[in-house]
Amino acid sequence: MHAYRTHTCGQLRLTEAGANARLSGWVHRKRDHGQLLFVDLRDHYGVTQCVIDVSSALFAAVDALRLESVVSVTGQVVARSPDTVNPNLATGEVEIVIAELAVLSAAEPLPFPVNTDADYPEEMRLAYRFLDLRRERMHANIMLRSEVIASIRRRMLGQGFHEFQTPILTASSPEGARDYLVPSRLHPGTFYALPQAPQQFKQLLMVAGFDRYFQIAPCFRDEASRADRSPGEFYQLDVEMSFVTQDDVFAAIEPVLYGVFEEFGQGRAVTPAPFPRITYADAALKYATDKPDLRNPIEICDVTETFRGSGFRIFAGMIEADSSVRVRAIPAPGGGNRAFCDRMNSWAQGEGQPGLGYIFFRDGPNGVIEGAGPVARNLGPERTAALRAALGLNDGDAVFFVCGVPAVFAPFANAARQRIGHELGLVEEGAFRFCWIVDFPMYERNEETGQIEFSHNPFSMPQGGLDALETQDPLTILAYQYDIVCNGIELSSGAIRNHLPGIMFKAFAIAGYSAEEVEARFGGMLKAFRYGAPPHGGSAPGIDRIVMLLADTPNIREIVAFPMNQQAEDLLMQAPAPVPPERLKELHIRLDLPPPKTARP
RNA sequence: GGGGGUGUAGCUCAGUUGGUUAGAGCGCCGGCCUGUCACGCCGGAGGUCGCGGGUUCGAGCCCCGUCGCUCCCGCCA
Repeated sequence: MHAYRTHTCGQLRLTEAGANARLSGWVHRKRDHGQLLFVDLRDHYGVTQCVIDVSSALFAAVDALRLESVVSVTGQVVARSPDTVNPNLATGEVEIVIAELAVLSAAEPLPFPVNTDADYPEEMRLAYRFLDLRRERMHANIMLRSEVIASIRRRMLGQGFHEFQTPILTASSPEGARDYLVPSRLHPGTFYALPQAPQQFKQLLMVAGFDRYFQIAPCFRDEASRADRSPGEFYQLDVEMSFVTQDDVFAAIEPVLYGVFEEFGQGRAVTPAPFPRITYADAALKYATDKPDLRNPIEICDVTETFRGSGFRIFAGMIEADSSVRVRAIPAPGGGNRAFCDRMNSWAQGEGQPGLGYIFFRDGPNGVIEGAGPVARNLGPERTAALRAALGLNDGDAVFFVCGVPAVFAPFANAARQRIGHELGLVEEGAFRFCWIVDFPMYERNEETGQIEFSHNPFSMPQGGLDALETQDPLTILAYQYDIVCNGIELSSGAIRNHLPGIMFKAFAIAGYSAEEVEARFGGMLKAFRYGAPPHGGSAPGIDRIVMLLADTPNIREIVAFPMNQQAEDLLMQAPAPVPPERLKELHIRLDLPPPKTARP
């Protein structure tokens, strides 16, 4: 008989009844009936009930086992009597009568129970992560992550992509976050940077002719964390392809994402390919965000002209005073009652807004649907009726209004759209709704400095090429730059790259970079582009966010096996940690600045 | 760097207007129980109420400071 097990704890069925079996695992739970004792033995595969009664010489030893001790149990597999079968357990038709017991590793009393899904403090869970990961939900989440990554690999390889490794110790890359630095021992005073993304390497692989690259790539950014964003490190499905248009990239990625969400979505609906493509400008208008949640059917409309010169003086005056002011309508089908509209209005005031203007529609005395509320009264029946017709609203519906400079009210308008959708039950449940946001602007103006800056990755190809850069107002130039969004969460951005040095220098010049600077920072890439570079493009969906969506958790620490806490500390392995002086010395580093106030002893 | 929430037993939490000895469930320890599967029943141990200062006859509760955790803003193309 095998030293540890003949079967796993999830394996035994009625067909094994009568056989002798050996199982090893953790003591999940004990039920002590005095003369009779049940032990649920758990391993990765499942739980099996073991039983022993007082007639056995081993009874006292089994009784003394502490939960989460690791034991090996040997005995006969017996069929349970019909009234004691547990239908909730895969192995519930049988049990093992303990004849031999080996304690492989005794457990001390636990800091928190493993056999429940109750909530425990983050700090404790991270300090005892090995216990936390034994718990059913965490164990399932980490397995989901593993299987999702395996599935992604299969699908990518099946599409003719090849996986490559790129350096971890490398040079600073242009992503714009703070780099993690690693001191060089051999080159005093110099540092490697951990990659924020393998951006330049994957482009170099295209120049090297490998055609279709992917990597489950670790990325490192020294920025503050959020519930949905790890401090320090995360993984992305990094993809790059040669001789492709934007549509080719979409066609390659859509079946992978659709397939993975279909495979692991547990019946939740998934947007079929091709995913909707929404221009950045359209998204800004219809959803007031470039990350629209398409489970919500509400679409915002511009109604500036309806209010221009109208009797609703507040909006009319704002339109008159500032040509950039717009009025946007957020339809609320089914929200046509004063109680709902007032509730939304006071919510808006709680959000620091002056209010949320509304009209609600109801059957009038002569059979005509009329608009009610202060806005309708001032706007007049004709404009109100035109508004209702334009928005396709009816008796029992409402519409809310936001007025101002779109870039300023957008975050509130987006929140209002989502709140209205949720409160009226319009948001589709149990679905993954994807879209591409395309045609991002190449440049934007930094509101603080007034400078023109790249709005995304500086390596994107401008639409219209060199000609556009030379003739167009930079702020009107679009890029072959796109995001993929699912349920209002940005999964990735990507682009068709700029592979022509001439266009690159011009693109950087517009953002204020001299040719010398560009050459100094991206000399390696530029050199590569001078020796025959294929047109290429790609994307990089975030693995962590994909798994979070599938696991239905808002917290990234639920789907990472060994995450750091919010302060970027590993509470189990005690990182970061001081290093001995001699290590610093050989790295040519002296710590002579006083630690900041926030540093801990 | 800034803001919100929070801190009471190993864990989850309750704790009245500031008033006697700070409670419950889970866990732990002990006892009882031969068919449970979140087993049940009885008992016990376990607390510097995050820390420091203040107000008060009296502080878990009020005030000031400080620290931890967490969420958000900044930041993260």
